[in-house]
Amino acid sequence: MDTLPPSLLGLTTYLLSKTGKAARGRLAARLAADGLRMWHMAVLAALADFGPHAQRDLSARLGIDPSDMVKVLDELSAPGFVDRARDPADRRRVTATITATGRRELTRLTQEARAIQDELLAPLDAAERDQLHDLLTRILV
Amino acid sequence: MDTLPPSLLGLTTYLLSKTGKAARGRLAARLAADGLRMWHMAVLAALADFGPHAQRDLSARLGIDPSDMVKVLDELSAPGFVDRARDPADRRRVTATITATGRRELTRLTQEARAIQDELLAPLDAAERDQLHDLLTRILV
DNA sequence: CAAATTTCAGGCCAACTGAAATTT
DNA sequence: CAAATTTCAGTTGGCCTGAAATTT
Repeated sequence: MDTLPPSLLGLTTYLLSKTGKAARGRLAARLAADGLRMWHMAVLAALADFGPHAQRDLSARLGIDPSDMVKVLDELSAPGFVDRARDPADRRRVTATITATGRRELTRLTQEARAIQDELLAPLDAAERDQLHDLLTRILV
Repeated sequence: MDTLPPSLLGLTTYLLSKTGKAARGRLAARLAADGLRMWHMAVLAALADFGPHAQRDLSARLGIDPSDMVKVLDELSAPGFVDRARDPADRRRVTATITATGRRELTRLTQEARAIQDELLAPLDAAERDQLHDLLTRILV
């Protein structure tokens, strides 16, 4: 974008914000075709990688607000991607678990995400993509 | 974040989205201390870098909706950061111009943005920061 | 008259705050 | 009673649509 202000393009934070928005936007568009959003995919991934969670633990892990987690899980329960059940040991807690259908959906979404990533990172060669991935990983600590 | 799902951390798009959110969040917090938001800074930068604009041109350059530009300029006019005046050549147009006060505010905001950037990019050395900046620039085309 | 520009009213969605309800 | 957990109600900002008022 040669039309954007150089004072902004000189800020790496601005570039991060901008490319992040682009990445999120493209992925969100594909997810929307399934009636899903980013958080749905993140929740499925967390449940697949780490097993069942209390809602609060899920929220903490992913950095989503607990009050928003309610709706996300509602929407993942409807198509049968996750199950919710009261924890018998502590009846305040609700445990979320991914289903077999949910796992299949997640692998599908991941494949689509990789396709989008290839489009977005097209200007970079393989070594540069690895570099970028490494740098970003280290920023996130 | 060792607590984040590996299936997501393996996606560069996810890392971009996540670091972008972090960058935007921190900058937004500092701007909020001045009662400003991202768009205010972007508008000041565009006016400083490229000179006076008709509102419509400003909107097009920055990708903000024209109907939202109205309010942003209202809020920049109130503290005297920009002036608005009817274009005498085409009285449909309103020309926005940055003031001396606006320029001072922009340099202040830019300094704060650099400080935030230094915190965020702390895990990287100077050469790596340049690398990251370059890679992101090329993604944005 | 048609098109361009600013402005306003409003809708939608995601992110956040605050508080209620239940349970420990 | 205090704290934890889920849930709901409401607010805000960003993005969008539609339309009015003025001017070209």
